Amino acid sequence: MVSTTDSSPLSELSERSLHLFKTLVEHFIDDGTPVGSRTLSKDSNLGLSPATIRNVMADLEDVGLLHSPHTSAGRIPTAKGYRLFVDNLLRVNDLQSAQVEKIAKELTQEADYASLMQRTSAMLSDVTKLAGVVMLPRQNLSILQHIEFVALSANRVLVILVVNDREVQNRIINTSKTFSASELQQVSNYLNEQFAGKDLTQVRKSILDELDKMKKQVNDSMQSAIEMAQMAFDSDTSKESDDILFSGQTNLMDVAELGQVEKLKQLFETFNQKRDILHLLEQAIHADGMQIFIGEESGYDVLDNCSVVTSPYEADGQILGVLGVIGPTRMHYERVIPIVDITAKMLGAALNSKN
Amino acid sequence: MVSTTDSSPLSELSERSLHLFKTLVEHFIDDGTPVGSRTLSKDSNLGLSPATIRNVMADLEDVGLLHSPHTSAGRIPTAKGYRLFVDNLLRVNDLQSAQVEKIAKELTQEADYASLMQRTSAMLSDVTKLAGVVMLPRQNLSILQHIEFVALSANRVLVILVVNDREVQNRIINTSKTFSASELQQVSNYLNEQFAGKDLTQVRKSILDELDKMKKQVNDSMQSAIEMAQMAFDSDTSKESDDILFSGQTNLMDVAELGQVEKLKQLFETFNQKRDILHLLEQAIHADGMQIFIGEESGYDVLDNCSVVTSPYEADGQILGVLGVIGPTRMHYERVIPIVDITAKMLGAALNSKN
DNA sequence: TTTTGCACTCTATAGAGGAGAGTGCTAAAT
DNA sequence: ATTTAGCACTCTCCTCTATAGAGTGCAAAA
Repeated sequence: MVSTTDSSPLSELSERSLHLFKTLVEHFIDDGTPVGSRTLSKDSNLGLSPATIRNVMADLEDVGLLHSPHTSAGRIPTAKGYRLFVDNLLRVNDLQSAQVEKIAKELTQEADYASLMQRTSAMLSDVTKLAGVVMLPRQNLSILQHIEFVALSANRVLVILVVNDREVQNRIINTSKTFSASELQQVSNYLNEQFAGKDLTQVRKSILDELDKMKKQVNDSMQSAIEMAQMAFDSDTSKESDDILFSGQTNLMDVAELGQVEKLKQLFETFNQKRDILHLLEQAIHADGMQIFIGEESGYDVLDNCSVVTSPYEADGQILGVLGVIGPTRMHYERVIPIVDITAKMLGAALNSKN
Repeated sequence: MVSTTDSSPLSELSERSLHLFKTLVEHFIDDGTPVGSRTLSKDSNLGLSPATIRNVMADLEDVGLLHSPHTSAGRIPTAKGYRLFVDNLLRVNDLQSAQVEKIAKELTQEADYASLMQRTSAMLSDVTKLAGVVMLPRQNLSILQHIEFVALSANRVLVILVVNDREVQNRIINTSKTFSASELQQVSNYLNEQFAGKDLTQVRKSILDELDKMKKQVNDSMQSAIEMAQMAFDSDTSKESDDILFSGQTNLMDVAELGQVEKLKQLFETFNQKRDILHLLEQAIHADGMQIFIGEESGYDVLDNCSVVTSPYEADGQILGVLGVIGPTRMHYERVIPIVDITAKMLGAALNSKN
């Protein structure tokens, strides 16, 4: 857990207040209704009367940890309250071995990059009953492993790019000239020899240079081959940020806090557009270790009443992406946090073992 | 439009009744509230008093075309009513050229199979403001065009299969032996020579035969190569039914008829599980031409209050799949139908032009 | 410092009543 | 033989009111 710089509530408040606060938050997370003094009195096992509890609650409200929906309702935690709870009071559950096994089972199956991520996301949502999310960060360093051309029809060529050891990209290009299978083979042989193991941007640059150099020397056929190679590596935008995977959004429909259809719609559209959540996850990737965004903290309206629990995953000592869970602020952090944590670690391990 | 075998309502009912019925359905589709005699009297421009209209409406209810939510509400069409309306009374709109252009623009961009389908689905939902769906039927005839092996690490080989002229499949296999790049090249050369242009199931069978035949003759290296080839073509289940694409589900959240969150959740889960809708679309592919499933007709509970408008798309005279739109029963058929129709045609054309 | 007692506030729920929409039927009008 | 007007009736929806219940805050007692 990250400790906040603002430790005032911790030092200001008595042990007893904090205990009561913790009990209140736990109770609220369990049943979602505002907690009153009477309930808390029973729940806390301190043998204090509701009146005493009321005084404490008033104090907690003063320092901004609690808040009352209206005069005669109980109290619920504020975002600041959740923060304190998560950072300082939360005792995280041990994972049941059944769950660990389930996670392991999903992540240790041999599969290509994309489906592994998809599976991870689905598993997260299934285990937590919330929405799972996995980000594959835009690789600014893309190492070309292999390139291959396949003729589809007269002027159409399928380019297959294997990048970063496991990612496969396809694109179709229209060529000015018709290439024979053996010509295509030649070109790909040449490119593989020349550029395998190099970075894509670098490859692109080299090809441009090459094109200039050769322009006069070589024959037409060779020249159009180089042009084709250029097209093959052109516009890396083809795979435009399809790099967030969601699962289990429908789980959020059960959450009472998000009951209004309008609110839900906004949230779902955010999932589809991916923009806001992408930004959030990009923040998370730069923090080391687990991150928890609580309610308004995230800065995105749509995520009001939502918390996002994330953890980066890494292989070979390098951070590859972020994964996590999106759910109501009132979620079972003590369950969710270790799940996200271990998933990140096991995904990293799964990716490691492949090299 | 398909004509129903049960033509009784058509022959039983007077011209006037049908006109009134049509007006009522149109009115209801427009504003979604049950239509009363008074409203219909004004709307129909027949100069008839509400009382007369009431008599007609009672008749229409008797034959099962209308239905009243309760005693003192107006009337709304039944599924049977929609059926009659769609099959016999509906006059379909001409498409605005702007819309046609928009559709054309999306479908004529050069792209691989998967992203073309994705774009089509997104476009359908955008233009209709409903949910778009495109099915790529499980190809029982998969023609191998090209196969390629790329070594990833010691015992892991990436297999790239180009099938049916434009579809690319990747899978990773674990080999018992470590292959060098040139060995892999040899194997793929051999397989391409031998099997390009053949059907996948056939290829699989041939390889098995080959394996038996060669078992004794060839050296170890060659044998493990064949084993690898076998793995490459094994278990076509890897791409397990990822062959429906949805877009714009959130559009359905606006639909008043589906207002209850519970209902919506079911529907969304159907989208995710794809099963029911897959079945429905499989029916649609065997019908020739446009199909419209109205409300309960579909036989799937989740699609109560929903209609599904589909059309198969074909290229080279062969049906390739089905696409369509899912929305509330009360949808603007006169707009949606031509959109689905032309989209299917243009998608077919786009696929045609690629060969 | 804690508890008791009490007045007060706010919500949620149920019921009553009335307005509005629409029907079906009967009898009159065309 | 249709069509229309008149009318009683039904049902929903909204508003208003009353009430029970939960919970608070404060003052005074323990």
